[in-house]
Amino acid sequence: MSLACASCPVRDSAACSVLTEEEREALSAAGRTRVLKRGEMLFAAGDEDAACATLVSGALKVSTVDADGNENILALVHPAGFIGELFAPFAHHDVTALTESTLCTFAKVDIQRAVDEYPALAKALLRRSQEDLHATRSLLELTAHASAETRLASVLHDFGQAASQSPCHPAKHFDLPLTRGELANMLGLTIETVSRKLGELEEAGAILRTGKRGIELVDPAHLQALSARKVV
Amino acid sequence: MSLACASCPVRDSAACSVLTEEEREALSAAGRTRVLKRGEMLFAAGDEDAACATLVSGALKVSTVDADGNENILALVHPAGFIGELFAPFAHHDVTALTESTLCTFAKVDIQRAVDEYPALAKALLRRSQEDLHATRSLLELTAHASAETRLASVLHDFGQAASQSPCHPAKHFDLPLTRGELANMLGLTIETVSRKLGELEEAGAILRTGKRGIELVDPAHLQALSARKVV
DNA sequence: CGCATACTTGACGTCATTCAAACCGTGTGG
DNA sequence: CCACACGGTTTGAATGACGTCAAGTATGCG
Repeated sequence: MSLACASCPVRDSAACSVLTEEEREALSAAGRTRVLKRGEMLFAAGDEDAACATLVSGALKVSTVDADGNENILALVHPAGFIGELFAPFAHHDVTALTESTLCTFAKVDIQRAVDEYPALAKALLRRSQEDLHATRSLLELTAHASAETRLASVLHDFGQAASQSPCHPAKHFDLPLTRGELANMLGLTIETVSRKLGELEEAGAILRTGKRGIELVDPAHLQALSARKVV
Repeated sequence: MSLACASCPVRDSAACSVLTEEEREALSAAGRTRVLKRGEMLFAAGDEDAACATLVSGALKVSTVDADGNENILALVHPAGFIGELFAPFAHHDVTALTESTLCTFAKVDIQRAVDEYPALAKALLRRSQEDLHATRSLLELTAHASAETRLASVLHDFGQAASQSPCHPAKHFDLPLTRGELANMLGLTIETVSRKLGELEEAGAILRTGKRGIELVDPAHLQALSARKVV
């Protein structure tokens, strides 16, 4: 299946948006769109021919499994995000779909060639990489020094922002893309702690849980206040 | 003071190593070397005109201070490392010298121009950025899921590697570039816990503390075994 | 010599984990 | 249609690892 850049929802925000029409067309000839169902992997740690990809819709997680077989979620990927370690001989992490996701995939060599051929693409990928770095450091700051309650409040606030169209106000209602277990894992907590703290946040009137995954932000300001609070 | 690329100790490993002699010379004309003493900052979070730099020798820390004034160390920078957020209008983090450090600094605009002019530089910076991302994710994995003992063992092991010339064997003896407080902060622990766990590692015969900062790796295999161990 | 700064050590408290059991929505088969 | 099993989730009680508070010990500098 060939790529349909013309109707691509992230055509103006993905890395390839910096290319000219012609360049984009040439690149798209090398790629193919792919749909992953929840739980399907784009590639696994250790894969030598790990693909590169731009996420068009859905959500992915980046994770490792440690020596004892425990998963370890390191990052989430949102639409327009780019996945791919261009300079590593093999993938360091697993990349898995959290929800049904459509991607625009490329063989690593094709992206490497494109980076050499289109300097603007290299610059765009550099920008994305620095944004990823910043996001990872924010999560690091959270897990290293914040209380369980703060970690949850912060992540809920972020999800609200991500689910919203407008950058200023978070969406009032959204579905968590993660199970409790995944949420706990990503924040360095346990399922039980996540469940309890969500209960407390609901108790306090900050949020409302609807069904398993639904979250309503009743008092975003309260969440934001908690996010800002350090661990005592 | 102008740059002395010819005798630069990281001339073959820093980002600028991908440039031709001529290009490098042109770039060096825009930069200047700078020496920071321990505690001096290259720039602070919020600075609009934050410099970019390649670290020539010494060590830096990347940190934030949260709403309550607590420092939060997010990363270390080793020689040949590159510092600079090319696409952010202002710096997100503080960058401070841990030891006396010499850097090769550039105005942000000059690096931006160089990135546009020399595609190889953009590619080199992309590579460094992805390496930084990987390092940050490793630290995230550590702080999110590992016990205090494992965090310390892992970081000691890493410091041993960094202090060594050969990539296969760690240095047997080195000085910590961080105070106990900085070490604790970076690992999401307290000074007391770090001190205690170091004591236990010494007790167990894995390391030997000499003076305040000196560390001798008596049993690197023991450290490595601990590093691999998950939090139960 | 004396103060400052960093580090170590101990006693105690707390927050998150662990272990265990119950709950709930969903799909399956009788 | 109901019984039942199963994955994800919630809730409770007890444990434990790390944090907090508070002394006490180097090490270095004026």
